[in-house]
Amino acid sequence: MAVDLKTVPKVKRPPGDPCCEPLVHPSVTPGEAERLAGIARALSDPIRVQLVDVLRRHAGKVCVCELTPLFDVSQPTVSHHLKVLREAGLVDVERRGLWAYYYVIPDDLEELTQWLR
Amino acid sequence: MAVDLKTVPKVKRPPGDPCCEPLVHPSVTPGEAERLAGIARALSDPIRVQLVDVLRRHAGKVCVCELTPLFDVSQPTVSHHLKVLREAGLVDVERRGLWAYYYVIPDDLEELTQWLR
DNA sequence: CACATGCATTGACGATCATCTATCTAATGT
DNA sequence: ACATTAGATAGATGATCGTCAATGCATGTG
Repeated sequence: MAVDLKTVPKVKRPPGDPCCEPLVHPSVTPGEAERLAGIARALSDPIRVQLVDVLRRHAGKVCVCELTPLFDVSQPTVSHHLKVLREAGLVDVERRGLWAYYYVIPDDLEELTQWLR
Repeated sequence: MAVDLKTVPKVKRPPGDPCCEPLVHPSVTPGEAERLAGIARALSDPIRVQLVDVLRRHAGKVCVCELTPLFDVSQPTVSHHLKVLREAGLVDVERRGLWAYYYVIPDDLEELTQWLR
C-alpha cells in the first residue's frame, strides 16, 4: 500500500521545542475507546469468537451442554468464557431447570460494527 | 431480551450417556476464529483503539510525533502499541528520515467487520 | 567530527488472563 | 432420602499484557 506523504513537510525547529503540534485528534472519546476496547477484549479469544458465532447463528436458545463438547477445553473453561462474554454484555443466560440457555445481546456487537463501519 | 426456549425440550437419558448431541457448530473454522480473535486482541486496548481511530480518519500520513502527545503514556508505550498493531497487520509504517508515518491497512478491520456484519 | 533528534528496543515490574482440578449448588430421577 | 446431573465457582499455576526508565540506533545538523 503506497501512501502519499509529501503533504507533511517537516522543518528543523529550535532544540527543546516539541517536534510538532498534534494536528489530529481521536474522534472517539477516551470513554468510548474504553467501551470499544472492552468489547474487542471479549472477542480476543478464539473460543469466545466461536461461542458468539454459534449463538448468533441460532439467535439464542443454545444449551451449554451443546456448547461444551465443541471445544477441546474443560467444562469449567467454557463456563469461564461464557462468564467473560456475559460480563462484557455480549450475551446473557436464561436458566431452565438444570440447563442454561445462552443468547447474544446484539447491542455491543453493533456498537463495535458501527465504529468499524 | 426475551428468548423463546420452548422449542428445545430436554428429556432424561440413561446415566453415562452425554447430555445431548451438539446440534450446532461454529461456522467459523478454528483458524478463522484465531484470526478474528487476533484482530480483536489488537483492538482490546483503548489506546490502540484511539490510534486506529486517528489513523483511519486521516487515511495514513500520521507522524508518530503527532500521536505520542495524544496520550498520557510514555513514548515507548505508544511505540509498543504501534508495534502490536503492526504485528497484527492492522497498520504499517513508512519511514522518512527521522520520522515514521503510520497508516491503516484496512483488510483486517474489514475482515472483522464482515464477520460482525 | 560531535551532538541532537525521532523512534525502537530492552529488561523489569505488577496486573490480568486461560487453563486445569476439585468442589459447590441447585434441580431432577428413582 | 439418596444418587445423579448441569453448570458455576474457587484456587492454583504458568503465560501474556501494559507500563516505565534506560538504552540503542539511525538520521539528521552545525
